[in-house]
Amino acid sequence: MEIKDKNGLTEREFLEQYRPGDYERPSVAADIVLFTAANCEENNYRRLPKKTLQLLLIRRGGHPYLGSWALPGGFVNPDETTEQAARRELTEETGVDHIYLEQLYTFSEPHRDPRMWVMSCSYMALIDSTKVQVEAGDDAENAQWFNIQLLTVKEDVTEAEDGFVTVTDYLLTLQHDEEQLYAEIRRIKTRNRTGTDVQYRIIRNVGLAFDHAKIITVAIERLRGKLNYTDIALNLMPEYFTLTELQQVYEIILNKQLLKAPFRRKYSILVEETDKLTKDAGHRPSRLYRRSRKID
Amino acid sequence: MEIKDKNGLTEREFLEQYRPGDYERPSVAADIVLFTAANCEENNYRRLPKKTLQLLLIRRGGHPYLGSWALPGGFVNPDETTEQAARRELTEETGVDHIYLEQLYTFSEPHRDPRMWVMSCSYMALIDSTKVQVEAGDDAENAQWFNIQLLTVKEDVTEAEDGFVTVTDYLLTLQHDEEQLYAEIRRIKTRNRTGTDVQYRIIRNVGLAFDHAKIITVAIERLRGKLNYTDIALNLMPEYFTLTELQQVYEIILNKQLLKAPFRRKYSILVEETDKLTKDAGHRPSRLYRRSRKID
DNA sequence: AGAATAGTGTCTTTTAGACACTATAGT
DNA sequence: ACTATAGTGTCTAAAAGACACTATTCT
Repeated sequence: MEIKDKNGLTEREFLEQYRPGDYERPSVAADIVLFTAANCEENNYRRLPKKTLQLLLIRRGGHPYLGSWALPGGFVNPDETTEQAARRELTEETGVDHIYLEQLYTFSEPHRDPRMWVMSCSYMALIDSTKVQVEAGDDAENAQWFNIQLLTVKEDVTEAEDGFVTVTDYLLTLQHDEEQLYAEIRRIKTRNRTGTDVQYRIIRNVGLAFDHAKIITVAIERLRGKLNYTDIALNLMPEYFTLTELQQVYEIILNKQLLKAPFRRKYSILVEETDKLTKDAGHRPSRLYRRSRKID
Repeated sequence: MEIKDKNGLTEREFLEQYRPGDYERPSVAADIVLFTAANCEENNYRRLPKKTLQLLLIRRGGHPYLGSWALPGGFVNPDETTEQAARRELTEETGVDHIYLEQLYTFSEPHRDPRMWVMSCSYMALIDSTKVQVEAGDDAENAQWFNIQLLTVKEDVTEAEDGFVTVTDYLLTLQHDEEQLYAEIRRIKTRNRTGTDVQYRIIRNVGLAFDHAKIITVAIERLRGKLNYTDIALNLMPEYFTLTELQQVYEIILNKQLLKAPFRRKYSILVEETDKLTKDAGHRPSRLYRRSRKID
């Protein structure tokens, strides 16, 4: 460590005299796409309640995008990682803590915030809906769970310059009481002999702030992709749950029905049987499972 | 858009009067983990040359980490995305352009750079080795391709607090001519009934700058994971290649031998047959393939 | 001729998909 | 008894793994 640089300084000396230049720096925000899976009410005592996928949004109280809905989040401080910032903001804004959090993507389009240069290091978070009554913050009104759906409304494959371009149009809908938000996001995948490229573009946007419609879309795609080969969905389940409930969660995320027997065969390795059963269900009771402690 | 905030300003008025606060901001760097797959020399005219996985590193010419080797990269400017910055830096430092690039992870440990607060938005890049003679930059000496290997030297699973902790010790070795770098990286995966967490820690580090050993490890893990279910490896191949060469690339990345027949069945859908053949090989010629234009 | 790789056939095992059947608490 | 869900058995089809065999060019 006694190497000297061209100015004859050791590393220690260099660091002591070092002064950061005054070039422009971005603000970096940690934004969180927080999902949960909640039960809809069911009036038939026999029927199982349906599940919905829900997303937490915060109503903006100031410009820009005043009145629109935004992902929870905030700026990162010098003494914390982006992940710590995400957890801190989530606790401040919603009271929830110790939840599943995974870095999603860092968005850095130059004018994604009209005020100034802001990058968003975004996280996907999952929480079990029973842990989430905690909405007694100051902003009870301003933090709300929205039912969320991402539908593919059109998919076009066209031949072009030595390859194919796949254009997928998504319709993102969010709904809470009377509030109805939606956005159209276009995913453009270009594939030719030299490579593959994917871009997202917001085509239409009603009620969502910034580029958050894009971030949410990327999060849902990631969540869908990971269902197949990880146990990520267990982070949406309470401690004890039935395999049918787990299957319902898969179904609302993937937006399609799955067959019972193969589902159980494939995913029962993620869980451990307990000796508990549901009761008062209006039909045959069901065994309760919990996340397995093992598994790779 | 005529909504007014609590100060009676419209969004336009607000943006006109808006002045960013003077809180501290991080510098954001785009760092690139650029891999290629090169042929080793082979003295037996009949034998096929072996492949090695290679990584591009730049020798640091100033403090900190003077003389150590670092990933190519540099700071992001306000008028570009992190991806554009990555491409720009790569072109400046190595002359290569139009290559496969994928965002890897944003590293933000507070003191990862001893000078100041710097986040690294890191990218994984892949290039075919025939496109890479371009090393005629000013720093011909300072940019070098290293043979790279990531070995698992130890894996321990221990039972702990309602779950299991899996500790994996990796040995990362990099070698170019006489230059030999290595690092030990520990991956700690904690799994219990409430979730899963993965952390990386640099245990030992000889010759690599900053936390770059960690970034490289994450990149190799990602590359390995994606081999199975994407065509990402094709980005390491020249325009025409044999299936055996493709298999060799899979093998050096995964660090294990694969069976020929199943490999061909599984991955031949990624490529298109051509009518070209290898020749002068000292043995039966082999059909050349190229990346398919279709495929999802 | 012999070396070295190219390329295919086929058997087994595993996994996924489809569907039907039996089981059971609660009203 | 009937409803609605719980849970299992089994057939088929597809994919993965293992291995052996044949084919071909160059020296």
